[in-house]
Amino acid sequence: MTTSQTSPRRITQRRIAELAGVSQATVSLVLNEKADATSRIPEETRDRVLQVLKETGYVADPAARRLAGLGNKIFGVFTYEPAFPTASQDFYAPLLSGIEGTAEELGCDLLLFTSAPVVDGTRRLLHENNRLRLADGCLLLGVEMDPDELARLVADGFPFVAVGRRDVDGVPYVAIDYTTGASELVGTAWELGHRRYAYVHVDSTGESVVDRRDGVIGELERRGGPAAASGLLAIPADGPDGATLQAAWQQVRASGCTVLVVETHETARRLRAMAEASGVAVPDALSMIVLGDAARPNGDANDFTRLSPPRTALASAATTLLARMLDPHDDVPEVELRQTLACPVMAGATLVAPEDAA
Amino acid sequence: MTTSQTSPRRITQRRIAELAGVSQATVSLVLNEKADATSRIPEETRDRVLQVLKETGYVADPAARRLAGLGNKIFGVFTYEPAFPTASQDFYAPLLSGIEGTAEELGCDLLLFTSAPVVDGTRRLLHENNRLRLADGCLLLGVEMDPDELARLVADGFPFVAVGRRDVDGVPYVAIDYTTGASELVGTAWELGHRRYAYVHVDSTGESVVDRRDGVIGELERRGGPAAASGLLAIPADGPDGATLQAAWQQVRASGCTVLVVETHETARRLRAMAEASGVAVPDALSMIVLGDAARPNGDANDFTRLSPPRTALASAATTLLARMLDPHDDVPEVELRQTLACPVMAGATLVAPEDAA
DNA sequence: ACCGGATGCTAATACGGATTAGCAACCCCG
DNA sequence: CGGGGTTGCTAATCCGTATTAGCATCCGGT
Repeated sequence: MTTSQTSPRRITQRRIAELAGVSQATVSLVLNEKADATSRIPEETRDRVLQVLKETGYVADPAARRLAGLGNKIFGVFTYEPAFPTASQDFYAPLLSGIEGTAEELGCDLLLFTSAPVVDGTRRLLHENNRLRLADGCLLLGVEMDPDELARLVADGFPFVAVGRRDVDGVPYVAIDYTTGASELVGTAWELGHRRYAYVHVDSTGESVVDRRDGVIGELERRGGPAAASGLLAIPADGPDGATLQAAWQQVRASGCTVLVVETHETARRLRAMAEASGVAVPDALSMIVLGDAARPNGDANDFTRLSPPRTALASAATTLLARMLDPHDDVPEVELRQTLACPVMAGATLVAPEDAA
Repeated sequence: MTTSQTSPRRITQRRIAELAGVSQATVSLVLNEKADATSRIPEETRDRVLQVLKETGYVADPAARRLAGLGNKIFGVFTYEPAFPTASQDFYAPLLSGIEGTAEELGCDLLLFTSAPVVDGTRRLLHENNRLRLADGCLLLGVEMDPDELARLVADGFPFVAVGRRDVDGVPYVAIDYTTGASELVGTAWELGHRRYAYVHVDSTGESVVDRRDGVIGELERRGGPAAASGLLAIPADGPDGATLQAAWQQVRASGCTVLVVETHETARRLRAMAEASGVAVPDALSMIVLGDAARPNGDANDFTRLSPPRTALASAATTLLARMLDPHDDVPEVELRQTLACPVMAGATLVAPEDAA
């Protein structure tokens, strides 16, 4: 794929120089407002050059600028999960929204690495001929990221920020404090009298998933000792497989739990439907707690008692952090390279005291 | 903003050349598999170079490749309306989805021109220091586009495709045949006996808007002569301004029309609510026709009789066309530079024969 | 032994812009 | 009138890659 730039003569600094009767270097100096002691350009010359620049509508070639060692205000965006079998679309939408909004404010363009090939079920950023270096820095999204790739980026000194906590040395990130949020929710349930919990969770080693699990289990152990956490029923349920979810629901029902903890809104919605279909009223017979929010605020009324992770703000903060890392005038202190945002709890209507409460 | 690439020594072809004991040119030749008569590289040398390439994990600098005149498989994406006050988000989501999916298949990256400044209410692609030239070609989205900018792009010979019909010479586009779709809908209504129409339309000169209007008015004139079209009540209603829409509804009601033609799903939803609130049953007392689809397939049940523009397919086709234009082996015939997709009609449940039908 | 042609590679240059060293002209001062 | 400083600019080089011209070397043929 070659550029079919057959246009007779692209406008370059050299061309501008010819028209203005100066050298290419002078044009560059005028463009970059270099008024060092070494290179002073008198008003007259400067105006003449500016005049020609205006007439021709000159625009610098970003590739050349980049090659010459300048930044070009482009942030790369990479998503580890393939973003467009529409399934994950709802997941990424608020993140991309936050990134785009902030990039617009910063006057940056975004380079989406849609070309990354899928290997072993996850996409590879560092494939041959990746266009990473075209960007000044990069934002990484995804539930799970390849630690080797992260380490390589760190080693190469390539500026990037992960959206979500990452357990790899030297990786800058902005995260959501799921642990505390999950703890709060479980703690509230405990205080209402709930003692028997079922927990339908996503089977993933992604840091955010682990954080939520830690929050749930940690809080139960704190409240009731190790025994309480054993009242916990862990059921992997990682997708929209109807049969799997039905089986999970049967287990939940058989467990005699009074409250059901679920990872995602979508799964919660379906489990609630199964519960109602089985004649189990929510929340009267069974309370429900959801550790995530609905993808869309509107949609079907979302009255789950739940966490509401600030995902747009998360992505926005990551973008801002990356911009700061790239700003040579801003020496970002080490501690700010790892940020954590609080995860608010939404009261909802699916958590009430258990029927058999003391 | 400079690149803080202080990494000791980036891996370049020159470095590879040193390690393999050959010249930089040889490395380039091996990389690009040039086996011309002029430059033959024996197996042995080639293997040695490939070995070093593999060991070092060399990746070509895309900026340098670009500067040297190669394409780099990057498609620019530009939206004329600011995409992220979330309002237009629903509008762009299916389009971006189509673009992303196709780009992924093609192995292309996407450069989102989020940095474009807003001037006079619309964004400018060709601002100073735009990064357009970094892309091989560009996709343009938006209800209204600046004809001057389009003409400039054509004149410069920059490869691009507009998503939606454009009335500017030499502009390649992929469009949706709104005119025929709107005609069909209005024709169906006519055959059911409707003679008095109200038409609440967006006040815009965007080609797609004009096409829909032409379809509605054209069909009425064909069916009932110029007189029929005078039975048409045009009411500008360009936004979510509640008062304006209320006024529009009052006019609609006073007009004694039997069928209401509306541009967008969102407006239709609100007008239906106003109708029901006024005791006017839809569709029994008032039929409704909508010239667009809901942003999200799910959401509130969408049973409007309506057009369902294939927007994802539209964007996908535009992306494919751009790829073909950039392929030097593919000499796209002139006629294929302007494509039109059919716009299917969804039967829905809001169009019935008028109460006073003969 | 010498010539023509292939083989295997490299030197040189282009791409467009940023930057630095430094040239030429002028001015001021002694 | 000559030396040192300033002013106004330019030539040259670099960034990393692609591409072309062409230099050695060897081989086969006569």
